Amino acid sequence: MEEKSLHVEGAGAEKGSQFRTRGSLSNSSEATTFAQFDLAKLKGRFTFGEGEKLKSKKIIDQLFTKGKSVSQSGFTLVYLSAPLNSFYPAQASFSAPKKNFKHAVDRNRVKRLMREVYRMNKFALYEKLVQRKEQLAIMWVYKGKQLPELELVTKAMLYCLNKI
RNA sequence: GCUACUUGCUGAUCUAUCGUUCUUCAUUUAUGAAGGAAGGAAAGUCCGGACAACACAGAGCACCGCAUCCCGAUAACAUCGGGACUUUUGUUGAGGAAUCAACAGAACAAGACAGUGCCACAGAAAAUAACCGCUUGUCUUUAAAUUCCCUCGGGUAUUUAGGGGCCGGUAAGGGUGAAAAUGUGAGGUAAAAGCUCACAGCUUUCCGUCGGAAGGCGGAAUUCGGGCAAACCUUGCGGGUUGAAAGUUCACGUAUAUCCGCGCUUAAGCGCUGCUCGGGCUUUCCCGGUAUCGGGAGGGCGGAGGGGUUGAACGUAACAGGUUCUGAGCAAUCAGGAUCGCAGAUAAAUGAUAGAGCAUUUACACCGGUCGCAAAAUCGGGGUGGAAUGACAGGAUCCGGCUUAUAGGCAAGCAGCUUUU
RNA sequence: GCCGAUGUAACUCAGUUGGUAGAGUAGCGCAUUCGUAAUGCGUUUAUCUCGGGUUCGAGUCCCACCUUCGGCU
Repeated sequence: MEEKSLHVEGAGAEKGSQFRTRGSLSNSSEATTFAQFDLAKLKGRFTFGEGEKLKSKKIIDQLFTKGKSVSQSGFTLVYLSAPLNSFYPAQASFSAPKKNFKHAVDRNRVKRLMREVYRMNKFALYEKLVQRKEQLAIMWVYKGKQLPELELVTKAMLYCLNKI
């Protein structure tokens, strides 16, 4: 309970410092490059928009062949440092296998939980990546066979994120 | 009032904060504002369509699917509604019983007098029945009685009872089996048999009558050899194939390089499941020879193999559309009016947290004090608080059905128990 | 999204026109051996995924459901 409320408080405190930078991201895709990414702008915001989702099939194929992985209590984090065609330092995607969850409702539930946790806790990862000046493709896979609680998801995913 | 079952309907609300997706508008071009955002089954993918691509009219057979019958509904269906036949379950009534009648519900996959095949074990026999048994005739044989002959040993003939062989006749009887050759009674016969008759059953036809029809009721005539077609099959009806990963357009990008086969005119290829028939379309140029052949080039078709892309838009959200009212109809459904615009993602959008409230449960706590026919209780019910739980389940081109899953609530039907009048 | 298959003993599989469900391995017992393994002999285990239907009778035929697996850009 306390753990969760921490994030909310943090969000409230940082809210005032939110300001808009006029990124020189003019109009086309060439401008939205990683080099021009401004970390401060994202601080205190917990969005998860179009640019932050990993969608390219090509990169996903590379990810599973070359990528490294960390796992904790059923959650596996597969990641690969690669140049992305994106403004953000990382792109993430979530997956739950049909083998373990027969019904679509359950698969959606797992993915939604993982997405929620990633959204709340990605800022630390972004900071780290900006310092290192690299971009990361991330795939989360849940390999457990039972529906997890939110608390468990948070714990396991934080552990994985810290390992990177 | 409670409980159980069946059927139908329904399928939990609001506020705040953070976040997702689509549309519109604004601008500081990345944010803001406003609005929209899963189901009755979105599921299974079991049927039927719409839609799209592929083509040169057709016909026959194969192949596949459907199937009680009638009338209706529908774009269509293996669907839905109403009825009929048969079977069956429950209740009630009648009756000594078998059973019959009424009401309510459920099931129903054509045809076994076209042909082929199959029916384990048991049993005489499992399908054009003769094993035992019964029995006419005939041959033979044993015993007894009687007649005649006689050498008194026997012989001959007849009758009665029995055994055996042969030609036959018989489905009345035979402990089996899932199933036994219409059933019962009488006549009939050597013995028997629908062989004949009566009653009953079944098949088909005709007449009368009721009904719009399937069909019902009554009468007459006629026939009588099991089951299995969810065995082959026969009959009737229907069927082109592939599915939005269909397909159209644009962008990006490269190389159809190479190899094999076919083939260019009495022949061959193509033709949307296969084969056949028939029609149609296509088959270039050069050289030698000259009706058919040989060589070369060319492009064509099929296959192997290789290269590029892994993007965008359309299809794609206005309809066999929803809600509601009126009318027609027993109903399925149809007609007319009003009104609404109601998901549109593509590694795939609905979530998280907090609070309030709702429903259910409770060997929890407290209250109230007697609501339960009366009384009592550590019982049930009531109120407040606490705790727990909130069903099945998530769009992927779209509709109509079917099937399966489903907490709780509501309604109807039926049954049981109980209370009051 | 579309299409196709699979299910039988603890495990791996057989089971053709419907008629008492079988093999190998494993398990158990006995023999053999000083003892174990190997070997030999004997023996146990089945709701044929589940539910209906056809039939006198279904592992087998028909229908629906569940499970597991595969293919198609």
